[in-house]
Amino acid sequence: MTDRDWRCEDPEQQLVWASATSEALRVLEGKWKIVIIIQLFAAKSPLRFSELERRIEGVNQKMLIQQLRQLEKDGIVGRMVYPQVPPKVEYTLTEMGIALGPSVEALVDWAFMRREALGH
Amino acid sequence: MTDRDWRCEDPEQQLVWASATSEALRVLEGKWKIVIIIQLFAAKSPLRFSELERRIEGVNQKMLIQQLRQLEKDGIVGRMVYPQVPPKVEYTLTEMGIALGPSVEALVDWAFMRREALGH
DNA sequence: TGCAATACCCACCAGGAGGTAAGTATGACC
DNA sequence: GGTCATACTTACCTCCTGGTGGGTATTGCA
Repeated sequence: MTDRDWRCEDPEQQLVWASATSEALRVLEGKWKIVIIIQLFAAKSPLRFSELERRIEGVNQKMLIQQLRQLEKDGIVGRMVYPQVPPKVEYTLTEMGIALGPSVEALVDWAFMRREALGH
Repeated sequence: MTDRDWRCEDPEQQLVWASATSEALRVLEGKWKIVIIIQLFAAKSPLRFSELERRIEGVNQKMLIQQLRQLEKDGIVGRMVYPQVPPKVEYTLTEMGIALGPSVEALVDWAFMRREALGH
């Protein structure tokens, strides 16, 4: 679970780590996914569809839904439907989504450092 | 530089982190990039083009070059050309590439956990 | 009657990512 | 003269991602 494994010399193991990781990264690919994830982390509570739409500048509905559906399928976010009119749907991070915390944190740090290095 | 920032409540800050991070993630997107990065980490030394090609199962030359060029452009890998015949080119992680270590580690951990959760 | 609010779905399109197969340049070696 | 190795480049093709602009269902309210 630490770097003792993934930096090892065994080429077989490297392939295993590399393929698992690229497979996992593919779950995060998509123009709006990390934005959604970060918003859900920051909110610390479920967010409604329209709330996400409002918070994420530049998404349209189709894109937001598409990305949410993929995140849901991949087990990152959960969907809670309230049978009301007008409809109400809430999105949350699942356990697996919350487990992304360290990765997101490291990526945020790196992104920050990168911005600095490239000159604001 | 820690989670005290990116999980804050300030919506302005959230947008800054989210956009910086999605921008940074876009640098890692591409079917072979993390695989390349992990191989370079694991090798602990520069790798020649043909060596990368040999280690990464399934890439073809065009894809490998394309991804290496993009990683180079984004400042993740460095390229060292030796004026020989037959040609010799070595690829290394730059400082910014090495700085990806914690992110890669966290992602590897998550990918591992995910595999377990999905039933290997 | 008709409009507002919410959370979607559908048809369609452009551009780019990914992939295959072939070609290029150079000098050494046989 | 022909082949080999290395690190590419090029032409061409397919499929997916992202995006636009509409439509749908339900009920309350004026």
